[in-house]
Amino acid sequence: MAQKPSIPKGTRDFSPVEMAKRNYIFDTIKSVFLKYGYQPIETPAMENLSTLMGKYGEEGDKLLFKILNSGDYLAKADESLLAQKNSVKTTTQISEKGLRYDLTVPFARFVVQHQNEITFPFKRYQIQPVWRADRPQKGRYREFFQCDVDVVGSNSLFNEVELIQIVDDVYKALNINVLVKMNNRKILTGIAEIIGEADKIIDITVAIDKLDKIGLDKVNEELAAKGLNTEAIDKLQPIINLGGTNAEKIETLKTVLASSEVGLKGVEEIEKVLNYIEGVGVKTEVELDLTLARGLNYYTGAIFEVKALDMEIGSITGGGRYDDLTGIFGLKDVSGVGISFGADRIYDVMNQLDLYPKDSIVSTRLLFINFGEQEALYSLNALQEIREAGINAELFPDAAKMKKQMNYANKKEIAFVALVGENEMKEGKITLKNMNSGEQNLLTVKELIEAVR
RNA sequence: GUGAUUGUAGCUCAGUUGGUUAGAGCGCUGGUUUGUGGUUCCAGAGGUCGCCGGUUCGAAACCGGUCUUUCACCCCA
Repeated sequence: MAQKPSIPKGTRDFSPVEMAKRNYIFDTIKSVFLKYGYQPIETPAMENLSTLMGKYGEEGDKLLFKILNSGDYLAKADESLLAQKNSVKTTTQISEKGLRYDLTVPFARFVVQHQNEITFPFKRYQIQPVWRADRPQKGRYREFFQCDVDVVGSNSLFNEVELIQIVDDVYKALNINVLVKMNNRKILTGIAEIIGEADKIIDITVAIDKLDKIGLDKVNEELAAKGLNTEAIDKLQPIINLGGTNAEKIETLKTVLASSEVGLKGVEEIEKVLNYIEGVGVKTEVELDLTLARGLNYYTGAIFEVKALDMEIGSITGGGRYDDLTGIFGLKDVSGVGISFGADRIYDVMNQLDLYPKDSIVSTRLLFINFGEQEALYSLNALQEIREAGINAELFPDAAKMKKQMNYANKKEIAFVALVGENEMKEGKITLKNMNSGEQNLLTVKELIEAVR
């Protein structure tokens, strides 16, 4: 072991204990998805680069992991581009595949490709890893799992409502306190319109998204830097500073956005969604937050973000409605809305707050101590019956020292140990030891099953 | 991509202004105990001090580079 092996930066190994925790999270999320009628799909880890490029903005293209072509990939590359060290253009010649950056774009590709097999509205969930060549930091990894639920082929706002119900259910089940922030891209468009800067919508949203981080003055500075005149910035102030309850915010917006058709449409949508969720008994607080402006270029309606209340970490769930995502792959007029649960951040939150229920980590329930070949064979027979009764049980494979075998049971937190030696074999019974209390009893297999269950 | 930060045994960490054979706790292995663990006692193994280069009589320590860790910016789950 001269050189220690390692894994790429921003990636992690997961031990059996860690996997038990992660599976608890995945299983919880999955069961909620299923409950609402979503069905699983999977897509390949790699996609054609043409599918991925240009979907996440310029920054996104840089953060894509690209896969070198097989074989002598440099042979076909343009020599002058190589000589110029033109990375961007050379990349397209030596790489035509990349690792997926999220699950939404591959899903859009999937829908377009399989449009004739799909019955709309199509409700799918997808739990798979994604990769980003980002620089790792708190709550940020280069490989992480997303748990996406999307419904495509339906414009109904009941889908938005359903997604919020799902968020409510998932975090209730995981016992994480969260706040749902909601906004609507149409409102943001309306705002840009009324201040006469419709083309600067992206700059404006990016700037006001930073409000709680850098403060009002810095936001205004940034807006000015992006070329907004003082008049426009002044007009923005009541919107940036909008306060009060959701209902109050909506009333203000209705007057401010009175001259913007799109803006009013956005307000109407959000008002409806908020009213509906009140009616269906969602417990999680949902807040209208105009500073929420997910960077992704493809959202057109609702925008969601979920923050953990008891821990400082980026958003743990995000999503929204995209009216034309499949359009870029040639299928027009299919609206979709979806959200993505960030499993790795949820995992970090669960760990820090220690929110795992005690019985969520299931291991072996019963270990048979191995005293030798005859005893092991006898144990194996008993084990068959015990396993059929649905009890996780194992036999220590070697006739090792008691101490080693008992230690093994301890380390694996196995609750019961079965001892089978000459005496037990003679009587056709098994000695069962409770590892917590130390109590021992001589039992038949049937009695043992009842005691261990 | 920009700016900081970290790296010593399996793990958590000591290691003086550069000076002999680099330490501790926990863990691990063996024994104390030939059918009883988590709580005794004893012994042992394990490190080219992240890697490469430089300064020096001498480097874990100083300098440069590189990788890695953590954090902020950008962006995002």
